[in-house]
Amino acid sequence: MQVQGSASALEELKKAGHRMTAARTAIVDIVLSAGTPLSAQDVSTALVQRVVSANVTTVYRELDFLHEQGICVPVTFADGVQRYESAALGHHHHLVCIECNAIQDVELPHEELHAAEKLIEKSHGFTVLQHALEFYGRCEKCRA
Amino acid sequence: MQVQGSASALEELKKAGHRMTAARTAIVDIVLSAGTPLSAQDVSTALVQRVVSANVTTVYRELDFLHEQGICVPVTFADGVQRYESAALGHHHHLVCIECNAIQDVELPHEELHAAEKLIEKSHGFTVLQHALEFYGRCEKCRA
DNA sequence: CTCTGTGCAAAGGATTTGCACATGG
DNA sequence: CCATGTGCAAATCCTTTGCACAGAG
Repeated sequence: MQVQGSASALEELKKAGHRMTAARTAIVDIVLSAGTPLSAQDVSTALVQRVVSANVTTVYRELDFLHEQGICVPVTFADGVQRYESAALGHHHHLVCIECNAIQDVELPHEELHAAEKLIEKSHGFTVLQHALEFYGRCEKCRA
Repeated sequence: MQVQGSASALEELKKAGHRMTAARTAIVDIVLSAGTPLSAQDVSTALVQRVVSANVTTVYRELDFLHEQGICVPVTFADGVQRYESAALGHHHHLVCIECNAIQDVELPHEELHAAEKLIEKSHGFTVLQHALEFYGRCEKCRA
């Protein structure tokens, strides 16, 4: 899988006829280069640091828009807050530290989960479209 | 694993010196006999149907209390809303229908996930304490 | 009678919406 | 110029908190 940078994502948007505003450019870059899922608040904070002014409402709207455009993907952890991460990362899972709240990505072998999905389709008559798998625990720094 | 009914859960609470109020009795019974995770709103609605009056605040407090007491367990899905289910069900996973929002339980063989956790501990130096695995898709009724 | 549990109102945080204005192309 | 984006204020939804009162044991 090729990791898509903010530049090419912006290209796509432009090609699709969407405007290249300061807020959009900055938000795309912030989310795609974050390395961890970001909440609307996180993005707002990052915008301030970059001295880009954008209302929180705009951030929510933009994140939703970027999701529609397939550029980023929403994730929800136990705290119930919506976060977004680059869609270019491809499907993966998360390690959530219950001490410092840091989030790491993990790639697990697909086979087993795929097997589980097959099983579910058969035994429950349930068509699986997606799954979410998060591990909660203590990260390297936080385990004493 | 033995499924604990509301009667024995109430016994435990009583033995631990907690009061047996109408709200508590009803909420414990509602959650433990639900068969699906319930939100505070769900529980409130169920209370109304049983003609038990209890404020939503009380429901939130009671669910939190029951969690502390190890009687029920919180779960969070993509919508970010907190739901609770009987702790007596033991660890399992969920199928969430994106059409009708129905939730089913699934038990998957533990081995693979356990193997994954081992892997994570080694490769990421992350101590796994818990995990959450949800499958999103269409349930038997909702797939055309 | 006393302490735990409850109700009510208000506050808090995340997210959405309506509407008028700004501005990219 | 004009449709897409944006800001601001208000509304909504879920959840928590403070405080005074009620009722279980």
